[in-house]
Amino acid sequence: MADKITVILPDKSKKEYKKGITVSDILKDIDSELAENALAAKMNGEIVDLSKNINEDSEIEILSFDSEVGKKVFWHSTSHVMAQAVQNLFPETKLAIGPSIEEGFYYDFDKKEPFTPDDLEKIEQGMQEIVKENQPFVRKEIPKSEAIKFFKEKGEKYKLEIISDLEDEKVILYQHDDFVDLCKGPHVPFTGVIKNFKLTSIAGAYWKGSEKNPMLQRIYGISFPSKEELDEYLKRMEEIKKRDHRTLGRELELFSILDEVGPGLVLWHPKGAQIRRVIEDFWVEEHQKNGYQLIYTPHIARLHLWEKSGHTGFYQEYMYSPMVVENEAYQLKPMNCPFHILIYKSKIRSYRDLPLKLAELGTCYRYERSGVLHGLMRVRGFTMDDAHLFCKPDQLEEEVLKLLDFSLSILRTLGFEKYEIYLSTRPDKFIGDPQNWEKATQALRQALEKDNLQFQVDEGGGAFYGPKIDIKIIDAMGRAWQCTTIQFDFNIPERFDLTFVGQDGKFYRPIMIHRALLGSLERFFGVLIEHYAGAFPLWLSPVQIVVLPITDEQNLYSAEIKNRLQGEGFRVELDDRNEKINYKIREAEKEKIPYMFIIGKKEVQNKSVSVRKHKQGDLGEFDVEEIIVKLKQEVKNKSSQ
RNA sequence: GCUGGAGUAGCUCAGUCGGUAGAGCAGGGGUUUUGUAAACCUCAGGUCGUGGGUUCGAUUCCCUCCUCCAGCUCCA
Repeated sequence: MADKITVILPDKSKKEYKKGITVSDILKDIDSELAENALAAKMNGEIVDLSKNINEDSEIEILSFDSEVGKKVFWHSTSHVMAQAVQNLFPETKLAIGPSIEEGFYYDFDKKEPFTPDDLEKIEQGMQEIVKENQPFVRKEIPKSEAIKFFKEKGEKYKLEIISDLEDEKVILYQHDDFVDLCKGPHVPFTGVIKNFKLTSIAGAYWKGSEKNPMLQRIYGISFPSKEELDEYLKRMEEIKKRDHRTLGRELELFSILDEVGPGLVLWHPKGAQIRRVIEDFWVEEHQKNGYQLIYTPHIARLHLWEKSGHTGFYQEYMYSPMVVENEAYQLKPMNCPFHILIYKSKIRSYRDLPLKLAELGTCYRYERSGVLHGLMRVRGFTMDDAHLFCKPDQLEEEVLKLLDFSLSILRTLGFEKYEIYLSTRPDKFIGDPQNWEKATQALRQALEKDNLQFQVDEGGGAFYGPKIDIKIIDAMGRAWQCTTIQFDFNIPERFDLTFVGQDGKFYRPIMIHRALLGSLERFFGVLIEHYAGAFPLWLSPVQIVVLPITDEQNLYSAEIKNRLQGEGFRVELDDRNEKINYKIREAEKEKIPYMFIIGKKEVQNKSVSVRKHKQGDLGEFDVEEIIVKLKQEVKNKSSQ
């Protein structure tokens, strides 16, 4: 029967239909609820519109907003609706591209006058009207020449440029209402599906991302099937804004970056410095436990050293200009490795010395383009938690395995439980022996597999001097931040002619691994602030306990308690100002101090304290010794609660 | 670096169609002696980002520079 086809439905059952039936007809036939949420479909693995005709035996899958692809289709369609609204309001505007992105969509426009926030509102209103019309998205396939003619008439020069890059002789257009756009689709069936959207920001963007091309205006937006989801998204954005480490850094007196000092240069205030100290102490202790030797190296060195290491070549654009002292050029260090290498080279190394692990909290300076600086996240002066491991080739896998465990345990202790891990392999341009590359990449891969860690492979994403593993931590808001990096280096050991003496008395070249766990302390601190929203766990908190006498009659006893706590190693403050207890509590809450010890008549009499925990409230009256033991335990555990 | 936006007291912001500026919070002094998120009174605080120009006069208008904010392929 030539006019019948068999379709495997989403529930894997088979059913016969007439040839040419559309996906949405089938959906109506099988399950009305499924059809309602459907945005697009997968037919034999290919993503298609719901209006697609099925002409052969097929398997279909439904794509709703719950799927990654469904979301992309939804957002992409929203960008078309936005583009129509923009051209309705500003007919002279030319279209560039309008894809979906990780969260939402954008469309790039060429328009003389910049868009204003008022324009955004007008565009949103225009979109509302388009959505109300509930027009179908219609797919059209036309010959390339016809498409060129069509866009030429409209003066859409960017579309013409895109078409000229296309290899197919057929071009796909999508139309809804009277708006036609070059687009491979697919799209949602009707504009009416997109009811809940918000245009979030305007920004400049280069055509095809190149600075040499003209600057376009980009409008970003987001959309959802339901109002609840949109509201939730907007609420999340607000929460992220509230957690901004730049705001919290000022409010909590953690750090500052001042004009007078210079862009990207951080002043760590006492409270921020206290947190950093705790992290550093923890870091040092862990490194010593794990066989690292700690070193210190200078901030500058003769330019010659950087020539030898190759940095003046491949890293030039990130380096501050050299300074000349006594007719000799000196370079502010962008990295620590040359120093570590010279320490390695300071004597003849035996295979017995390997692996040699040198670690340093080394402060580096890099010239970052002014436009990319951002609070603590991207700075010009920063401290790397750096280490270099010098290994025999047969030690690689074990050392990588140890490194992974070590990194993850430190990140976990600091409050990060979720990660994204990437393995980057050999790029097209590389140096070193391909066999070594292979060995090193294998060592990285096997270590990841042995540890049962999920990872993605970035083929060709390694540096020219070696493959690497990157770990991104996922913060409380679900955002990923690159911190840990474990990189092989086949370049520098060559350049410095590193060797070790093997068992047979001959010289061999060690393999070197660079690694940073937290990345830079500045950046990591920024992430940490946003992760905890400034409310640090007890072990990290700059002020751990504040003692609050209710009236000045309790000041003496309160001072005793404060001294007692201080003697036990806690970071304590006493707030004996002439203020009401409510006022003092409010301040302590705003400062996000983990514990408040409130002391009134009753507590003095009972030789006790009333304990209030940040954000949780009154925990009741405690015996002083009892609460000291309890909190000491909390610090010792580095509990992230 | 580029495009757009912004820079007024420690912070958040108002204001001046050109005549050198205000509010709340924070800070100082006082009154009050207070039981789990803001008591009351009072005082002090600013070269209005920088340098220049126009003007009798600029924080305001114009230009330069600095800094900050958003973004700068996630490719129909």
